[in-house]
Amino acid sequence: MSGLTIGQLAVSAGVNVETIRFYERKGLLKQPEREGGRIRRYSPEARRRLTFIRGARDLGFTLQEVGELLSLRQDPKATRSDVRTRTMAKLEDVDRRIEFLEDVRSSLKTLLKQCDGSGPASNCPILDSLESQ
Amino acid sequence: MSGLTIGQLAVSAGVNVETIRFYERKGLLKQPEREGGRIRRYSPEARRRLTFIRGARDLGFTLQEVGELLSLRQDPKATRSDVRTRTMAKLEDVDRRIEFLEDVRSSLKTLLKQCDGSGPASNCPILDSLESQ
DNA sequence: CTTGACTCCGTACCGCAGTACGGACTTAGT
DNA sequence: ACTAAGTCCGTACTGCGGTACGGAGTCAAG
Repeated sequence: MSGLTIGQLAVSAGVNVETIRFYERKGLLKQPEREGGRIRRYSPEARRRLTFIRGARDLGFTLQEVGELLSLRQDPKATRSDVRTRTMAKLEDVDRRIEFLEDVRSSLKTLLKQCDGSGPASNCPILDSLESQ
Repeated sequence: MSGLTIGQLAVSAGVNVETIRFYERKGLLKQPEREGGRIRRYSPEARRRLTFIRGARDLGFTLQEVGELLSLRQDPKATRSDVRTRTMAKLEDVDRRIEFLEDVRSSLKTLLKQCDGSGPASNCPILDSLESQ
């Protein structure tokens, strides 16, 4: 009788019901209490946990990594330095991805400079330069 | 007797044999001539085509988009402006992705600033702020 | 005459993060 | 009494870009 149903939790967190069940299967969300042994009922803590998962995921952590962060949160021996380490690793990861995309961007810009856009696609400088690496 | 075998082409382009067969199934590479109706033999043109695919893919074009670029290359009615349009769209796409990652980066940096790394993970400001969105 | 390297083919599998489906059940409202 | 909405569960499917597997055939060298 108390706590959110899966549908209510889904609306309140802005995710699909299926996604919640999926996170449960993955072990990211704990098995909730069940009303009459059947209907999942979620505590405020479960809601915070789901918010956490989405927040971390939005920051580019994989679900695997989210699981590790959740473990840190539970583990009394874990330190803030452990959390920092993981956050910094993710930051470096994001930096590498940005760097890569910036290389791609500059290549695309170079290609665009080589072509004024007039004439047939045959012998188009963009297509031609893709062909000869 | 003439032309590269699939293995030779794979080495020369730095891809797996399986990848070449995969591209053929996807319609990105044409069915090559076959020696004795059996063994694939690749022309220099096929090699250029494969180089093109890898080059475009490295620039962030999906295989679907690569297929469209290849069609443009063949189509006598296609114009360089068509190619430019697609290239610019991809550039914008890359720009959006960079922008998104930069937002993520700044969020991660903000988190790191909030935590000096000392103390237990419980009540860690990083974990706590992920929890309360 | 066997071994190894290469090729052929279809099919299955991988990681990632979900989404969809379908049949069964309960509960509330009309 | 009936219907609709919500929930349950397991399983399958999605998109992306490949990678792996296994059995069969062919060819050259030792």
